[in-house]
Amino acid sequence: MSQTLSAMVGLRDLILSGELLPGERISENLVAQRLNASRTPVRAALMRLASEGLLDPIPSGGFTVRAFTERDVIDAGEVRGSLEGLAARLAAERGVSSDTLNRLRDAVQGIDGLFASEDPHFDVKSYIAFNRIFHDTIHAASDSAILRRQIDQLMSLPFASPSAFIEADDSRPILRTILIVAQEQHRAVLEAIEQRQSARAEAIMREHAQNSVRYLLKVKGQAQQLRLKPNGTVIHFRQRA
Amino acid sequence: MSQTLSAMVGLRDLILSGELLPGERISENLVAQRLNASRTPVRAALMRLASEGLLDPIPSGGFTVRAFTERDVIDAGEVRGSLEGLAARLAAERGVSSDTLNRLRDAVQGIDGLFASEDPHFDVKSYIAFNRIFHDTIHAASDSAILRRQIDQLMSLPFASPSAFIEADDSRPILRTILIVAQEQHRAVLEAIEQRQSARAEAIMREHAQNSVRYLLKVKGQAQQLRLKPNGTVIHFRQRA
DNA sequence: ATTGCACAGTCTGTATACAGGAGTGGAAAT
DNA sequence: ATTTCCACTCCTGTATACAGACTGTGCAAT
Repeated sequence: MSQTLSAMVGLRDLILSGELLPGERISENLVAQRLNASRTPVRAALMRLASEGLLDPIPSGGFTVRAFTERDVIDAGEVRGSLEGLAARLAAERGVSSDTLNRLRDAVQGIDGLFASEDPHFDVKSYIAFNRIFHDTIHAASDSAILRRQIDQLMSLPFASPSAFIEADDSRPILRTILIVAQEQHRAVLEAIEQRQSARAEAIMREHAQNSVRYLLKVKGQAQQLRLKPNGTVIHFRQRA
Repeated sequence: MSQTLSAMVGLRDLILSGELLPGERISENLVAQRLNASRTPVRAALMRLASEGLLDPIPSGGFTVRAFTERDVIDAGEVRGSLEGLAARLAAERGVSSDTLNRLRDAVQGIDGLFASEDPHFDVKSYIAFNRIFHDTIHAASDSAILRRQIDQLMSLPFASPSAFIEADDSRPILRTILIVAQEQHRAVLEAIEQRQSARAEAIMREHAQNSVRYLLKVKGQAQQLRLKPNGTVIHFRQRA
């Protein structure tokens, strides 16, 4: 792998694991030592993470880790709803290939399979995989490079992905209910796209995106930090300004 | 100014003026010579322009100038409609300061002033300025850092800004009609925000964004290139895939 | 004529050296 | 004690050297 790429994942880990705290200036030298790289690829990684929105540039030079507020999580949900809603609408308006329809049906059926038994310990990993396929397929089905870029940009934020809320907390009984509702929305979006009901596709997709945020915030509760992944990935929140 | 900044504007000029053609690989050395800089700041500029979407990374290394299709222009209009619509809705839902309202009213009144006389040779430059203030103020009024980032990202594309279509062709008689309609939409959006009619604000703003695209495409006609600025700025289109 | 291969030129990615500037801490003066 | 000024250190931005990879050309073989 290129030094720049590995510096990117290394830096992201340092940030998401909380070893680099929000607000403090990031020293290129320290990071370079820490990751066994020279400053050049580290600089490249810093610039890319800044363009992703994970870092804030300091006017006088350098970067700090960006702090996110609860408001940012809500807003990301709104934006995701708008963009994914647009993707679903465009897919419905422009029409999709039978290949695309099949991929969507497979994803929906895959999730149905997970919920076939009443067992509350369903396969969360598989749900995330199927869910990802469903959403990615719709993004692609919009057939819009511009839109896909915007969505990718947004999803690079650790709390903006369609599955972020699942990774945050997988206490099964509640989660199962939530996901069954979500799955019903998947089915409705698929049907709307099949029948070229673009407004319906957009509206449901928008609602679908915001549901996850609502759950994510419920999970978050009063905590100052949001633990996003089993391995300890953490997002630090600051109080609202 | 920093070398990186001036390399960015220099590179953007080289691209938009058509001296670097879409598809061809950009040589860091040539650009560095051309701009009297070393490769390091040129590389930084290349990376930033790539993150803006103006350049395409080549898998084997380096970048090419990105070619845009007519479809991209349409899609940018859809995305802009969604994002600015969301901004208007959030502004209406969350409420705006009287300071913000005043800025919006000033912008609208400013444009009214331009159309006060029947003279078809109204002040296009001023219109663009007022229009920009109006839109920027609404983006800020959404009070959402996440959304503003997304909008800024989109607007960095040369054909996605609210005034792109004006700069493309300012044949006055038609333009005047178009802009009077646009101004009526400004007024309606302002009123909707004042009265916290969020759905109305969103819908009108969305339509407003797409109107400009429609006009831009009409101007474009059959041409292979789209001249975006009086100084010769050009966007190259390729045939749809 | 076409295809495959080898070689050379060029380019990118990386490392490192250097200079200017920003931030910090301490000391001195009020 | 507080504030201001100065000096020092660290850091970023930039230039440049170097190595490996890739591309394109030309020649040879089929």
